[in-house]
Amino acid sequence: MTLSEEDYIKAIYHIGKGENTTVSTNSVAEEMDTKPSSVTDMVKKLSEKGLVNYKPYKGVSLTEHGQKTALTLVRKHRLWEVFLVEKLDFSWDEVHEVAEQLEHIKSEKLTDSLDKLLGYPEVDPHGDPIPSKKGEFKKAIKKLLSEVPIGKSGVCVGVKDSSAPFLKFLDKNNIALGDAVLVMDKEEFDGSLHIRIGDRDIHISQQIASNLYLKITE
Amino acid sequence: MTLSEEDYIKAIYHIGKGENTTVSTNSVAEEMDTKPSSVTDMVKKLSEKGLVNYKPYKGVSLTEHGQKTALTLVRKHRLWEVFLVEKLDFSWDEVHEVAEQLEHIKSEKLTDSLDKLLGYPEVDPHGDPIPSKKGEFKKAIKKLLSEVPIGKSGVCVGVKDSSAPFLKFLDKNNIALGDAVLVMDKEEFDGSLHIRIGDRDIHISQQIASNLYLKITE
DNA sequence: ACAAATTTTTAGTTTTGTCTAAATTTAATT
DNA sequence: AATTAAATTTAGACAAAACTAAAAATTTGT
Repeated sequence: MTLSEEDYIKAIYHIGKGENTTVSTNSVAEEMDTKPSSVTDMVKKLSEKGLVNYKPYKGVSLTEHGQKTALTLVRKHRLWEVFLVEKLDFSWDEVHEVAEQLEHIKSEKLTDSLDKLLGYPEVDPHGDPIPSKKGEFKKAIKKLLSEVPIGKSGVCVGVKDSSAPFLKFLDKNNIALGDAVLVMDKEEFDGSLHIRIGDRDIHISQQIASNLYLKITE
Repeated sequence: MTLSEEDYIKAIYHIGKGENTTVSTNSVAEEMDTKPSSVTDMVKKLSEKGLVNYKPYKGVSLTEHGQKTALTLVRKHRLWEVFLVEKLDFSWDEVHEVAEQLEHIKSEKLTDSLDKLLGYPEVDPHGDPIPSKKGEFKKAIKKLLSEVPIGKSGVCVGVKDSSAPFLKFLDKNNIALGDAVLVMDKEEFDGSLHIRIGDRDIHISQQIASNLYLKITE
């Protein structure tokens, strides 16, 4: 597999979780499924291009330019995800792979027109915020369902575990992004929950609840 | 520049003008702005993969598999062009470069959903036909406007006379490449035409009509 | 049909991204 | 502080795609 500069930038951004932190070459290698020595080589090149700051043995961070590049990629990725779900009837667990390809298309006009077509969405189908053209972010206040106190409610906006089995479980149990959730009760000894979702009451294990993100509404 | 297998397939297809002809390595090199020796190398590889037929010194042609690949690329390219014009307000002459990138996105579901979203269009914004999912399509027919029968429509794709006065005339009368034209009526004695272009009806002299090329769409 | 011109391929080199294995630097432990 | 362990880089090699220049096959012109 041959990886692009953009793939490296993205990995560095994601490991730093959007903060402008310094990350290790090892962690980048692991994230990208490649070898640390390959990362070192590429990082040198990116450094020469002014996209990252790099001091041998001291890790990598994105320059301002690099951050802009990363945010543009995130913006494009999430806009395409919205497009696929809203306009092409993809389900929210099918979009990632395709968006991964589409995010590399180079055309500012395309991105901006897409944004307009979609009505300037603020979040993607997974509940993650979409950076504006200028790269501004509204940070969503997200909590794991397992950490939401009894009586509080919110909107299901994302998952921590995005593996196919977990996504399938949610689908089977009719739990989807955008669903309103009310935490009704909690079993102290096993952490399982009683929740109201849509018009039905269901029981959720601690394991499930700790992989579902809610945006608290009340 | 590093070219993909798909780029080679596409070039071979285009040089053969859609017919399954044998083309020279030299012509492929010229089309792709690369060197004949590079073409030889790649063509060998494509041959091993069963995408082209290749005999040294005898030229290349697409296998059935290669043709399918080429048609899928054409289909995707033209569907994306329609999308860009219809949904994102791109103009006629801005779409090619972006579609050139989008055509490489791999997802059958994406292509088919896009087709559906666009209402299963039969031609792209340049009046070129869009292959069906099975790879079937009618060949584009280019005719002088003066030779288009009453009732037929097409897309304005070129001029025979490219003199300044003629181009000025077109501009003044708001006739541009990419415009859809419907031939409504024809005066027998002077060959002048009544046409519908965009949302207006206009009268065109025989002289003008015999210098404008249309690609027949229906 | 034969020599000249053209086309196409082959051989050898370059570039780019990757890998393995060895060397080096940094971090951890006692 | 010295030794060991872990992380990171360097050095050397490989694979893929491309290029240059030389060799070989084909085509053309007489």
